[in-house]
Amino acid sequence: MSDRRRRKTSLLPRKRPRQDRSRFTVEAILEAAADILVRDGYAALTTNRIAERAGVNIASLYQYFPGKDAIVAELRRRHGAAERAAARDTLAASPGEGLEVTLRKLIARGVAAHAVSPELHRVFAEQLPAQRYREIQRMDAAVFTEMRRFLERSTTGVPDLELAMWMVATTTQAVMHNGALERQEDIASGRLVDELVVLLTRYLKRRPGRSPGRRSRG
Amino acid sequence: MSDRRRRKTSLLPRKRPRQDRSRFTVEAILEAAADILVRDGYAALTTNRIAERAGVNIASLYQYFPGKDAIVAELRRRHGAAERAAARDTLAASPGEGLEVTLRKLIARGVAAHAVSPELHRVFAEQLPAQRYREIQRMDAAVFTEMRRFLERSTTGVPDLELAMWMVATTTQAVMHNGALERQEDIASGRLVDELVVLLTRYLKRRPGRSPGRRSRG
DNA sequence: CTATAATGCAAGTAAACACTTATATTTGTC
DNA sequence: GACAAATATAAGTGTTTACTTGCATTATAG
Repeated sequence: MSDRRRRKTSLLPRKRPRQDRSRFTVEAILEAAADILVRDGYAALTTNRIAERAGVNIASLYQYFPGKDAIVAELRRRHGAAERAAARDTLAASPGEGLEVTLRKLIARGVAAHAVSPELHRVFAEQLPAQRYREIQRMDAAVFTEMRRFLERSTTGVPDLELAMWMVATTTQAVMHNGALERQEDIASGRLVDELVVLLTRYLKRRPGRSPGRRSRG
Repeated sequence: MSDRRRRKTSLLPRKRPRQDRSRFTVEAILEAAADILVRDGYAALTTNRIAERAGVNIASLYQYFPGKDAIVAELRRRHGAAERAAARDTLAASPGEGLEVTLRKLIARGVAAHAVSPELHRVFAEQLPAQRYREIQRMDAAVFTEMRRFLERSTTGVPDLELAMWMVATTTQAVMHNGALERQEDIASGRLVDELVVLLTRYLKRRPGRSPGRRSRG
């Protein structure tokens, strides 16, 4: 646990399994780790417990992973890949659509992704050392570029597009994530998506010439 | 660390110090814990380390706290009290003001509060078991009531005020918190506050009759 | 001054922790 | 079937963890 004890900071797997036998072992390790995370949280995640629950010897675990954080990193890698692909598809498939329609699609996809394994999602976002998580959590470069291109032709009256993108990403993530935990009824009824779409479209589509607030500083 | 080992789940102090001597001891413990949290993070926080850095015997620590989580809880209690009081004051002192002005005041206060000890703030929000944190982090009842009263007479075209309040609280917190870590220039220039005010005012002041999005479900 | 309560500390304990070594078993290849 | 590579595991290592016991010291009250 302590930073003292853990010298191996690599988050990469140590060795790839080459036979079916070891592939099952690695899968069992990952499943056991996810199970412990959602049941008891990150504080209860230990290498001995992972191996025990996976029905695998602790030494086998250390043959494929340098430590528990590498196991968690692998879980996050798999978890995030699907979501990023979905976002990329949505952006690519709607070149001529309006801001609101595309935003609604993106948000609906995100909400759906949160519904797949919300408990694991929650652990990732709430209990993990956030510095490392953010790198993975961020949009990858392709999605970012696509999003910027889309917003460049869809927004009006936004003074700093890069800051606006940060605001959109931050609020979207917060609403989706906390909503999955706290507003399940509003998700089921579609109200949460509606409200988030309103929030973002009105933020991004300001009337030209009617720029509210005192923006005379920066 | 593990949930197995810690049986005392009470987050309350065990005993109040009655003499100056022990009051200093308790303060030293709290300061040492905060120091470790901001320097090395929650994972490195152990009772033995706290006592060592505080220059206090480990047994003394256990006389006043049932465990490290109670120490953290006490830190959070102190940390949150000032902020809540500031928010309450702002709301109480501006009965006739407009939405944008009051919102700007509230946000500016929040940003300032995050600037006091941002590292500790960050640890609280990022590294601590969030379930327990949320209870404390939430607005207390007085602020909530005041805020609702204020919004009831300041918003237009908002279909569900309770949901809107949740949206405002969620986005405000996410922007302020992540901004303190990632957008320090935009905070210094005031841009972040500007953008947040725009986001919230446009969300809360929708033109009546022009309700965007398909709201035909709930 | 004395009795009593409050406080402080040295020195532990058992359990959990991350991680390794040495050895045995299984698998693919020729 | 023989042999080497891949895989699995029993049985540890030393360290760190949360937390306690027993006793000495200091402050307060009568």
